[in-house]
Amino acid sequence: MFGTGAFARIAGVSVRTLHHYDELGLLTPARVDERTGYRWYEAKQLARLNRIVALRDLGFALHDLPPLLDEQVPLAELRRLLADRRADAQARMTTETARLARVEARLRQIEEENQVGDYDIIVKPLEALHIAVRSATVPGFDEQLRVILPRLYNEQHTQLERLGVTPTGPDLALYEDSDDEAEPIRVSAATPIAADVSDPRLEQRDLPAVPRAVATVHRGSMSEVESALVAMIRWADHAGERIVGYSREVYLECDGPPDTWVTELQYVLAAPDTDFEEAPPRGRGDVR
Amino acid sequence: MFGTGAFARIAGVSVRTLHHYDELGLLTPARVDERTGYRWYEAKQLARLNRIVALRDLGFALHDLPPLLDEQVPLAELRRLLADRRADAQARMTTETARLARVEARLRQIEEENQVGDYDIIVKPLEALHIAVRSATVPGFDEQLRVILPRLYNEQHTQLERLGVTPTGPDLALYEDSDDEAEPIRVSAATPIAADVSDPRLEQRDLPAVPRAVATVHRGSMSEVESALVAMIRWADHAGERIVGYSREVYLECDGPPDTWVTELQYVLAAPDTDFEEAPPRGRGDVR
DNA sequence: TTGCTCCTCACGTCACGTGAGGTGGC
DNA sequence: TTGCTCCTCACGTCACGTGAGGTGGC
Repeated sequence: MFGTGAFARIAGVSVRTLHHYDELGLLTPARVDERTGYRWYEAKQLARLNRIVALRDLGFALHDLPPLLDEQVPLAELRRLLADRRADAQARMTTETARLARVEARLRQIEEENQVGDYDIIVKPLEALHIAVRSATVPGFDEQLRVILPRLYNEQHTQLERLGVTPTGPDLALYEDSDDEAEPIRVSAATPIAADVSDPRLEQRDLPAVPRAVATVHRGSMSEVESALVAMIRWADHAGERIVGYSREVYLECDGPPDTWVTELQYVLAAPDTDFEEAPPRGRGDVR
Repeated sequence: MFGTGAFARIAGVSVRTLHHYDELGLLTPARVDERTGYRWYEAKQLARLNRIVALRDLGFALHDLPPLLDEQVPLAELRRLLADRRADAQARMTTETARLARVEARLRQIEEENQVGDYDIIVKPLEALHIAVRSATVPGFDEQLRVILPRLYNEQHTQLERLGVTPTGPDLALYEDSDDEAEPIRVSAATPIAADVSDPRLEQRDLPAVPRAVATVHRGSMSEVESALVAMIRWADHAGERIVGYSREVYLECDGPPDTWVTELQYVLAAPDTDFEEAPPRGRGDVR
């Protein structure tokens, strides 16, 4: 028989852990002194304690252990349970890998530029949107664009008002450009609206939800947006992320003078690297 | 100005998260309606919220954020803080990598043998021990060993009693064998004693602490210990662990008939693989 | 009597999720 | 008046760590 301290030391767990497992009914001492409450463990109980510790270290929650300890769980079910643990571990690996890449991206950026970037770049999902659009084609990201875009929004808002349609969120611009610099850029002035407006005079589109996008907030005139875009592209490069979709600008604040404007810039990202995943991906609930 | 719901949706966080950051003073709404308590956020506050989210996603605790948000933290200190985040992320990667390997080892074992192993194998640290020893050399792990060992323990206990030295823990056996099967095995009967016994008639040794060892509990006669040892070696192979040290047997219970005996078997393990660690390892406090 | 081991509460951890119960403006 | 959005508590999470305050056997 071992006292609590001796048994804990042998097993490599804390006394508090033994108390906890006793409370949960996972490991009841072989004998408890009625008068003093002292717990006494038999040597063979170390086998059960080791089993608890082993399963815990595989990622099982303590409240899932009783059947695994007490019943003869069929092999097929055990296989399923282990596969779940594996999926969880892989999901955590994905999270940590991404986090590590982002930390190292920041460190590298400090080393290369010897300063802290002006932009905080985050990864987030984008909601699906139903939008009214007006598009145009421009040769490049230049002054011409900054003339055309306001005109498109003016026309858009006038028409929406005429049709009695209320926007459901801030305006945004969509840019679809190819990698070929000679190709022109297609720009769309978009206004989110409720999904049930069926009017042939209004060009509409469904933007699908995007599970992962890079985003940053730009403050000030759109003519100075370049540095924010460069920061995002460089960040993606450093963090091992790949930009795959067109970009968006969301006009969060554009009522006052241009230096008070607030815009969110977004690029769609490719799915993260998960090269250690041997099993097919499983449902993970939500993206956060 | 955005209401709580709209601001949360734009930022990709929950309303509860905004409340929480307000409580912590991390992000105070630009305006709070005195009468209703309604929170109103300005577009430019999204920049601060994004910064909070970005830092949180790097692994910072929320209570560490205020200086990073409000003060101009010197570049050198920021570098240190980021290096700490990196070390944490790497430590979690190490943990998860090991966990994943263990889960996959179990799954592979089920697939290969189509049954659940009899032994629960765990990884744990071993404490440093000061021991009294009596050694012998035997040609192999055979019957001869099981005759010699009890004799060594008998002599040991008799002498300890004569010297008035009390054991501080259960007896253990140490096996030092080379990879060459032709070489004989050195076996030592050891009894843990307090460190301050200085008597030339008693051969003593200090066993250093071992950060990581595999261990399993064997129940029954030592003549059937083979299968437990095989299970441990196979497990190490599957889990990507490498056995580097000699083995130990700890006699937790050996008073009654042999089939009631309880022994813990231990092998010393090599340090874990951490191939993603670019930086030198940092102090991690404890091993658990 | 002094150490040593053990005991039982009971709060704290971390960043929110999740109701419960209620109010203000269209 | 009915929806919708928003509010404030306040408990729950997970596996223990960490005192506080006290007792039993050598």
